[in-house]
Amino acid sequence: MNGQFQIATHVLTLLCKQPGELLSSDYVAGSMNVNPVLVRKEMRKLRACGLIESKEGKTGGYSLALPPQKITLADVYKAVKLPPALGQAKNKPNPACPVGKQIGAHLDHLADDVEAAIIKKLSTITIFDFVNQFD
Amino acid sequence: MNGQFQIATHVLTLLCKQPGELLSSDYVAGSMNVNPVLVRKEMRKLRACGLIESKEGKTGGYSLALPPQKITLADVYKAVKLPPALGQAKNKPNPACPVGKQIGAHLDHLADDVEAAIIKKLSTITIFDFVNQFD
DNA sequence: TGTACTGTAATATTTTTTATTACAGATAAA
DNA sequence: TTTATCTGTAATAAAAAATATTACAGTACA
Repeated sequence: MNGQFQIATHVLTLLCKQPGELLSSDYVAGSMNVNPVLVRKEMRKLRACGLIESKEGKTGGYSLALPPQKITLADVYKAVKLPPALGQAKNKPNPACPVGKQIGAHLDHLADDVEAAIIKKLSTITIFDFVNQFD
Repeated sequence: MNGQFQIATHVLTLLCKQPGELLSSDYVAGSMNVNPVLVRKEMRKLRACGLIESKEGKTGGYSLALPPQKITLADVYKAVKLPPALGQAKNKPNPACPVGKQIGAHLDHLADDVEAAIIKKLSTITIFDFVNQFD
């Protein structure tokens, strides 16, 4: 559960709690003690995936692009994970070793399976569900 | 899928393929182009969890402490994850914000759920299974 | 007694993450 | 139309984490 996912989820939570309002990156960053530029970077990914919308200029900011019941945490996870999303193993095993030669592929396959399990779990929880846990 | 898990799995694979032999950290490290001290560090964790045994002195090295059918990748995952294993979120949200005040706990809970999903998946695969994928 | 290991600490290097600074472009309002 | 306040983005710096290196004590064997 890395920092990027935390930022994205935090922002979506705020947007969900204040529907209709445009929230600025400064406001949001202040709410989580993080740098505004990082917030804008994560927002770019969320927007690329169609989860949020943004408006530039004075009175600009961010808002949800979908009802919170339609956004799952799996969507968020996949959005912030871009752009790698393909080929994550920088293996450097000894190719002269029969195990070393093959293990990279097997570990990659395993990583894919684990990734799928994570996404399956996260796909059962929407932002709406998540926010409803709050008092 | 971090480097520590990779090292641990790689070593266990080698141990499984060469039963009865004691493998040295130097040999193993050479097989995966990694520093021998890192290998010894991971081995300490695996031994603490009873997955391997080690022997010091000349002709020393590492061997499996259990039949490979009894070691799951979940065991490995949990072993290398020590010692944190408790309280992973270094949250620094603004406590003056009602969302910031609570989100840390909710994200921690979520992280626990995801962790459980990962372990569930990995517990279905033994080292024996993993090694059997190799030619 | 010398050799070849593990165990471990201390330190350095590399990589990754996060923060900062800077500024162009957009939009609204004075 | 000018000024203020945003987003978007790049470039750079600082901090944190992962990995590598060096060093050496302790152990076991031949």
